[in-house]
Amino acid sequence: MNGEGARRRDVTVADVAKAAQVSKAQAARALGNYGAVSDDVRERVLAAAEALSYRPNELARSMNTGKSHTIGVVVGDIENPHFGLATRGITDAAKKAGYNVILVNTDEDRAAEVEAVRVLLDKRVDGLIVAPASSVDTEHLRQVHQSGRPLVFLDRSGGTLDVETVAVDMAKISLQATQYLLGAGHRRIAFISTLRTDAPYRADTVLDSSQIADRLEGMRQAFLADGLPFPEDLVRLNAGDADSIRSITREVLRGPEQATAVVASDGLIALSVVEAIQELGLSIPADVSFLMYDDFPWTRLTSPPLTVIAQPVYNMGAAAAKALIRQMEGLPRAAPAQFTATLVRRGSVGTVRAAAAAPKLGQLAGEPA
Amino acid sequence: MNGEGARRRDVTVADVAKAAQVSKAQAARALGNYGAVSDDVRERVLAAAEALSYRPNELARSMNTGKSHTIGVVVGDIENPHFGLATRGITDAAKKAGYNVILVNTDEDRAAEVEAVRVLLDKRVDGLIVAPASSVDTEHLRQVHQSGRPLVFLDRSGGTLDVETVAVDMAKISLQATQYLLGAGHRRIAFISTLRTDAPYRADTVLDSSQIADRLEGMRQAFLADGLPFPEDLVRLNAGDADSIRSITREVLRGPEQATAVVASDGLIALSVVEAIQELGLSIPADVSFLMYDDFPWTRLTSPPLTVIAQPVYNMGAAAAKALIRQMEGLPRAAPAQFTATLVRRGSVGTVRAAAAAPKLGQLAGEPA
DNA sequence: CTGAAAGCGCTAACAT
DNA sequence: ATGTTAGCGCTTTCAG
Repeated sequence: MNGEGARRRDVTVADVAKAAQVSKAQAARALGNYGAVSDDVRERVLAAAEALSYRPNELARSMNTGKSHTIGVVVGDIENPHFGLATRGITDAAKKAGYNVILVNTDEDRAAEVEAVRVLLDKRVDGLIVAPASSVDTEHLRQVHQSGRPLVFLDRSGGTLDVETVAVDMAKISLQATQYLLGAGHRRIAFISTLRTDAPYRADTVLDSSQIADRLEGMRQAFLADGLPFPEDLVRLNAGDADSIRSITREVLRGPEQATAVVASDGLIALSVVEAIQELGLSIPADVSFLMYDDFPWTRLTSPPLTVIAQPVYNMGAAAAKALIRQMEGLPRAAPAQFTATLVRRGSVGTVRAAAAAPKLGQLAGEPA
Repeated sequence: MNGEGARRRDVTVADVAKAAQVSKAQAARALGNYGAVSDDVRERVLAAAEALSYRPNELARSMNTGKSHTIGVVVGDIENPHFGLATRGITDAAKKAGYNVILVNTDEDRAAEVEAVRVLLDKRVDGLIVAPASSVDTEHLRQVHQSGRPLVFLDRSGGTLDVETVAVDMAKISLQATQYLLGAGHRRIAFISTLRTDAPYRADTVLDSSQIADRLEGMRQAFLADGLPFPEDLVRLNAGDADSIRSITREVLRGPEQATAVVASDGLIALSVVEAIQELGLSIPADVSFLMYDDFPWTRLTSPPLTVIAQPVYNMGAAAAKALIRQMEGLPRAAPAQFTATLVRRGSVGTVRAAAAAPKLGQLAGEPA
C-alpha cells in the first residue's frame, strides 16, 4: 500500500520535469513558453504534461509575475439590464485580451464600494472598472489611482479625479430631449430618479451622481434658453422601491400644478412609472407624455411604444475594458472615444393640450373639483 | 539618492514585522488572526500595519491555504436578464459567505464552456456554478466533478452526472401550462426556442438542453393525457437571432394548419415573437394566444399583459451559491430545495374560436383563399 | 540551451 | 507566546 493510497495532489512542473527527465527550470520554460528551450526538450515536456494532464497554477504564476490577468468590475447592480449589457461588453473585450472578470455589486452604496475595491485590490486584480456610486465622495478611488493601479470609470465621472472615464454626454442629450418636450408644449416636466439625497432637490443641491447632475443641468439649460422657469418642484429623487416610485408618480401627476410629461431616469424606474400611470387610468401620450433613459427591447412592445434615450451601453462597456487594458499594458491613453446618446422618438410623447386641466385626474385622485 | 528613489513596492508582513519589532511569524499571526498572539504584540502589529497601510496579498495567502475564496460562475449570457438575476442571487449569497465571483459567458457554446472551466480551475477557484450548455456532452464537467472540486449546476441538469442541481421542475410546469392552453381549446400550440440542433425537431431528437427536453416532454404528456396528437411540426428550435425568430413566428402562424397559441422559451425570444405578431397585424389574444417563460417586469406593461411562467430565478441563484459553499466547506448535501415555477395568468391567452379559420392571416400572408 | 538556486508573500510546522 | 525554518508552485537570475 504505497503510492496508491496517496491523496491526489495537483501535478506540478516538478512532476512534469521528472517525467520528461529535464530540470524544473526547463520544464517551466517549455510550459510557460518563455526563455530558450530546444525543440527536443519542449516536445518531451509537452508530452509529459499531456500525459500527466498537467495544468498550471495561475495563482503561483501570478505571484511571480505580479499579473493576475484579472480585472475587477464594480457596478451598482448586475440585475439591472443596463449593467448587464455593460458587463457583457466588458467581459467580451476582456476575454478577447486574455483577461477574466471578477464582478462585485454595490447597490450604489459607498461603503460597499469601498470594501469591494479593497477586496479586489487584495486579490491583486490588474485593474479596475468602477461605476462610482458617488462622484463626490471618491477618496478610496483617488487612492487606487494614486497607487498607480489602472482604473477606468464607467457611466459616471469621478468628480475632480483625473481618471479615464467612459460615459455619454448626459447634459447634451438631456438638453436635446428637454427641447423636444418643450417643443411639444410641455412646461411641467417631471424627472424621477432613485438617486439618494439627504434633502429634497433644490437648485444648489450637490448630487452624488455626475450623471444625474448633468441630466438636470441639461434640462435647466433647455428651460433657460427658452426663458422659461425650470420646474424644480418636479425633480423627484430618492425614488427607492417600486411602491415609492408609484406614489411619487401619483404625486407629480396630481393637483392643479401637475406634470404633463414624466422623464424616468432608468429602465427600472420606468416600469413602475408606467404602471402607476396605467393604474391612474391615464393614457400615454394623450393624458401624459413619457420619456425614459435606456433603450430596452421591451420599450417597443408597449402601446404606444416608448420614446427613449438610447445609450450604446455594450460598446461603452467594451470601450472601458479596452481602455483599462491599454493602461495595464502601459500604453498611452487613446483619444477618448465619444459616446453619444440618441433620442429615439416613438410614441409616448404627445403635444400638450391648451389648458392644463386634466379632469380625469381630479376624479381619480379624489381631488376637489 | 538612496531609499527615496526606490520604486513603491507593496508593503509585506516582513515590513510590518520589522516596524512592530516582532518576528515575521508573529506579525503574520496577528494580521491573519490565527495562532496565539499576546495582546501587546497584536496591538503593535496592527498599529504598524495601519501606519504602513499594509494590505495582505490574497494571492500568496491562497497559495498556502489552497483556498482562493473565489467561485467561478459560467453562464450562457449575462446580458440575458434571466442570468442577470440569477447572478445577482449568486453574488449576494457568495458575498455574505465571504466569497467573490469570477464570471464567464459562454454564449451557450460548448467549446467556450470547456475553456471557461479550464481557466477557472487554473485560477484555483474553490468551486464552480455552471449552467451547462449541454446536458449531454458533459465530459469536461465530469472531470471537474471527479477531481473533487465542488460543482453545482444551475437551470439545467448534467445528464447522467450526479451533480447537485438547482432547477425547477420544467416537465411539471410545462404540463400545467399546456393543460391550461388545451383547456382554452388550443390544439395547435407552437414552441419556439433558440436551442441549437442539427436537424429539425422530431420525437426522437436528443436535445442538448435538459430544460427544453423537459418542457417538450411536459407538453407531450399533456396532449397524450387528453388523447390528442402532439403537434411536433410546431416545435421550432434553432431560433437564432431576432430576424430568424420573426420569420419562424410568421411561419407557424401561416397557412391552414397554423398555430393558435405560441409559447416562447425565454424572454429574449418573447420580444421578437410578440413583435412579429404585432407586425402581422394579429392581436393577442383574439387572434393568437401567447405564453412565455420568465416573468420579467415588462410583461405587465404590454396590452394585454402577458401570461408567463414565473421562475424564482434570484432564489435559485442564491440557492446554487449556498449549496456550493456547503460543499466547499465539506458539509453534507442539504435536502435539495424544491423550486417550483408558477403559471401567472394575465391577459395573453384566450379561448380558441370554434373554427380554426383565420381570414386575416390569409390576407396578410398572401395565402390563396 | 540547460540546470541550480533564489525568491514572490504568506502560512504552517517545529522548536524553544 | 514567540521565533526559526520550510515550503506552496512558479518564474527568474546566474552560472555553466
